[in-house]
Amino acid sequence: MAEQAETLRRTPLSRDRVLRAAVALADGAGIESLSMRNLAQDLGVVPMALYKHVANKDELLDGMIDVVVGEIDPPVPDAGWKHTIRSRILSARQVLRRHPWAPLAIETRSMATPAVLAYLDSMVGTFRAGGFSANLAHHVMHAMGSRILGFSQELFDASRQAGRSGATEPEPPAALPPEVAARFPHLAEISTAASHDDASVVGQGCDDQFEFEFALDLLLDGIERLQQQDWTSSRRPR
Amino acid sequence: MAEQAETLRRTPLSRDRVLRAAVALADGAGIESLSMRNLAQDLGVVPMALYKHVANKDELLDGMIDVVVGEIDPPVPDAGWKHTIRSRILSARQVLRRHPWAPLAIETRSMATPAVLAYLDSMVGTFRAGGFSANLAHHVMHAMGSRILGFSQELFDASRQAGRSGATEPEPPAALPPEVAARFPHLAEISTAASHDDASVVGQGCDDQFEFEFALDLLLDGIERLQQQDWTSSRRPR
DNA sequence: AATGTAGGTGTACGGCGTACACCCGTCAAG
DNA sequence: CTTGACGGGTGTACGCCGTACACCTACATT
Repeated sequence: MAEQAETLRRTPLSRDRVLRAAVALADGAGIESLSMRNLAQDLGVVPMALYKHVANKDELLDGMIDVVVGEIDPPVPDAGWKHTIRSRILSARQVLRRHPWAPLAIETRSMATPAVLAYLDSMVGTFRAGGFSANLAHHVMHAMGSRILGFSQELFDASRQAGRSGATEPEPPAALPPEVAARFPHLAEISTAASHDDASVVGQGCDDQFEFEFALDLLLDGIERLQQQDWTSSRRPR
Repeated sequence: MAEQAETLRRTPLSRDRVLRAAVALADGAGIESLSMRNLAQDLGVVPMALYKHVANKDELLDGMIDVVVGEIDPPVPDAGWKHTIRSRILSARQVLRRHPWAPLAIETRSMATPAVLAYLDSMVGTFRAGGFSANLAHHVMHAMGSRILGFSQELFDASRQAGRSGATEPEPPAALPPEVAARFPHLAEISTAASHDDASVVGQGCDDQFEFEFALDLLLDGIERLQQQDWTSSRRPR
């Protein structure tokens, strides 16, 4: 085994290898175990060696985000803006499902990385090509917020939990414990109200994918309506 | 001044005093300078003293969130669901503007605190009282996501930045630097496309409040439409 | 006066990010 | 063939963090 480590160590480090190892570590063990020391150990190297390839931990995280964003599918050609946007966002969502730490990391970064900017730019391009005014496209991008990257934080979110402590089991939905249900009757009520009728879902845990698409389509439909009536913020009511 | 510290120290610590001091520290110096040690110093006390009032730092953060959530206005009585929800959310937004670290803290917590649950429960109650089915209310809550608490992370967000390093100046919008604008033409285009016509805003930085309300109303209008047509997920297209 | 207890103290440990000096292999110029 | 620069891995050390654990002290209760 020492030999194996030896062999691995001979492959020289590189920024790319560091970033990939960091993503793998975060995927496998959770973002909270991503320390420079752990990462170095995974690479069979001493912690300070990493600093020859990334300036510091912040830059490491930026690089990891770029790796993830790079996995999002390119836009489908020759389709209407609505379909293009929708399927790209759903692709982004698939990517983030493979890297559950990423939403939190993206939110935490203060400024967008170049890869994120490129992605956003291309999304705006799709809207513009679909006939959106620059003004409407601006507001629409704001309205989409993080959803345009395939996630939206949920407040009572299990996937976020997963993002933290590594790839443990999906876990039974863990419906709210009875004493909580008693104190918050409305929450209790709606928590069981999403049995998507077809009882394909085992527990009464709700279908994340459905909820995501529900919200996404709510927005896209509203946006379509605005665009069809040439909405612009300079004509806003008040 | 030693005397002053002395006097302050005589006022005995309490969970409440600890939480308030923590909120004040985060407000004033940014969430990243909220350490048990700094907080203890502010209170004129030794770090370990805090642990007699909060179990650990996570519980401290939970308590801080509860303080913030407690500042949100109660629901306005005798109004339609739409107005009630809308104004409550805008109130939450005002609160969060006073505590720019809070969104990040809330997102970071793994499970909702009792105060957050109570708030959510009351929001669901408003929908139900407005004639929403439990099913629709469920999906609607998901669709609102963090927006129901008055924030939505923006990806290219300045307020989030502010949340980190304390209450520095609002800063001129820092429109994207030219070399960035060149690489991302669509972003450059829309970044200047939100001059809300009335040139009350100095720079071409966009009006956060407007963008928030734009997205909020987009959702609320879509939701209203669904409710009027008795939408339910068991009848969904596919 | 004796005793329990709530709450502030002091010391210490292990982990973190990373500054800084070092050292060693490769390779170009003399 | 020597030499010297330099890219990249190493070792040590510093200052921060959260917090376990033993202690001590002042007051309330009996």
